[in-house]
Formats: sequence, structure tokens, C-alpha cells
Amino acid sequence: MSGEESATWTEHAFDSLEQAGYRRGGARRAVVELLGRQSCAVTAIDIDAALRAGGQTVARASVYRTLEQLAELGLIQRLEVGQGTARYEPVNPSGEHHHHLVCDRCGDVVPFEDRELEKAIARLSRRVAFKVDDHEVVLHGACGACAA
Amino acid sequence: MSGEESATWTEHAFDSLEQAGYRRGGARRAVVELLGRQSCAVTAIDIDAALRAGGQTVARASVYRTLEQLAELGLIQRLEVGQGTARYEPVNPSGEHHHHLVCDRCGDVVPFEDRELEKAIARLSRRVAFKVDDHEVVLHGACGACAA
DNA sequence: CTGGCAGATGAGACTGAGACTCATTCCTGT
DNA sequence: ACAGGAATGAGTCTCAGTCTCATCTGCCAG
Repeated sequence: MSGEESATWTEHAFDSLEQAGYRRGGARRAVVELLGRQSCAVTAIDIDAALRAGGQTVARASVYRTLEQLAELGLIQRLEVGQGTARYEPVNPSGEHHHHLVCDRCGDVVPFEDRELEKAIARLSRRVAFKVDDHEVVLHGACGACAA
Repeated sequence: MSGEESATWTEHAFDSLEQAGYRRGGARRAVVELLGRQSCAVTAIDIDAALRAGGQTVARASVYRTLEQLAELGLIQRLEVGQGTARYEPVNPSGEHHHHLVCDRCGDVVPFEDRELEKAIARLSRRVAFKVDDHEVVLHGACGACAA
């Protein structure tokens, strides 16, 4: 199931890029395909390293350029969880999304979902003097292993 | 009223530092006093610049060291709002705290409070397999001026 | 099919936040 | 007042992320 979803996101991303007028090129394709295989947030460095490990060398500039374009089209979300480096993750076209628990000791990042939280944020977003189009929630603490 | 609260935080911070075994020194005092005068999140660079502008030159290393110690004691919260640089703000001893709206166009950062959101997070924190001791919510979008 | 151009890419230099080092200075308890 | 250790400053170093520019390539016109 999750494999199917990833494939869908990848195709959806290629479609959106094409509609936005972008040409096809090896570097962007490699980055998009790699992102499609991720289930949670990865850093630009992770992407660069993974591609390199897989034998495809993509210039860092191309990785960042692609991430910027994908974020612009709303295909990925950029987030910072307090470790100094930005992370990116595919945005599910269905609208379903999650947030993150971060272990401040080992640096582990774990996703979670909560409907009640989403509702509270949605209601709040309507009330403020801001046109809110995205949000990010990060819970800091100690993961099971580190807290023990 | 808010002036009183700031003074309280500053004193509280000095007390906590002393109890934690830290000695008194000019650099740390300058940083704590400056933080006590802030109402919302500032960057380490802001602090350095403000102190420099005020005639007190404090080495960047001292600024970062102090921020780290204060964060360790729970006197300030470190947060990242998606601009690549960390921000810090005093934690009100009363427990009252706020989150942030960030304008992705002009970079403006505005605080907000919401009891319902806090409750949702508190409930959620009890349910997850993590010892949650802090949280951060960032709403991204366009501020009134930029959205117009 | 082919030439040419606009967009895509790669390699490397550059920037800036933040971490690290270590010699010097300054508290603090005795 | 003094010794020992913590605090500080100045500078260096690292590394994520940005920028530049020369080269390459997908894509369309002819």
C-alpha cells in the first residue's frame, strides 16, 4: 500500500513539474524519484548522499534547486525540527499529513498524526490576521530508548 | 506590567544560574539582561549586534555558550521558524507561553496564544511513546500587509 | 533529420551561522 | 591577598546552503 502511494506521489510530481513548464532532466528526476521512496523527512545532505551511494552523482546545487521548485509547487514541505538543518518530505496529494517528535538526545525524528490537533490548528488559522497556508508542529523530548 | 515581568525573568534567570553553580561574569550577565528585555524570539546575531550597539562587546562564543546554558536550565526556548537561523526567547516562569506566525514573504515573526491548541498538545503528549518536555508550533503564510 | 536556443546541470567558489580552541582574565572560597 | 578553576575573547574551522558561470541537453522549428 505505501509503495503504491509513493509511486503515485512520484507521478503526480512529474505531472505537476511538466505542467509548470519544467523540462525533463536527469538530476531533477533522480531527486524526485528518491523523495518518492521516503516516508518521512530527509535532509538535502541525505538526498545527496543517497544518490551518490546509488551511483548517481547529482550536484548539490541541483538538489537544492529541485527542492526549491518542488516546495514552490507544494509537492514537498520544508521543515526545521531544531537541528539546524532543513528537512523535506513529500506532501501526500490526499491532504493527509503528519508532524514530528524529535529526540533531543539521539536526534531521532519520528512522525505522528493527530486529528484533534489538526482541528485546533484549522480553527485557529481562521481566527488570526494572517493568511495561513501551512503549519508545523514539533514535539521535543526523549524517545523511549533515551528516556529509559 | 510587562516591564515587571521582564525584570522577574531576569532575576529568576540569575538565581537559577547561581543555583546551577555558575559564577558571575560580565558576558553572561549582559546576555541575560538583554534577553530579559525581549518580548519575542531573537537570533544570536541580533543579541550580538544589540550588545555591540549598546557598547558592550561580547564574543560570539560567549553568546552561544550562554544561550546553551540558559536553554539547558529551561530558562529560554530555542526555536527554528524556517529561516535557517535559530531564535531564542525567555520562558515565562509562570508557564504561560506562545507560538509563532511567520510571514514567508517578508520574514516577519509574530507571536500568538491559543488555549485550545495547548490543550490538544498536552493531551497528545501524554499519549505518545515519548517523554515530551517541550513543543513548538509554527504557522506559515502571509501577514496582513503581504497578503493584501 | 538537424541546428539552435532556452532551460538544466555540474563544479567549485563563496557566505554566514554556529562550533571549537586556547591563552588570558576574573570570581570565589580560604 | 592568593590559588585554582571557571569565564571570556579573539580567532579559526566546519559545514549547510547559495551563487556563478561554463557546459550540456531536451525540445521545437524548419
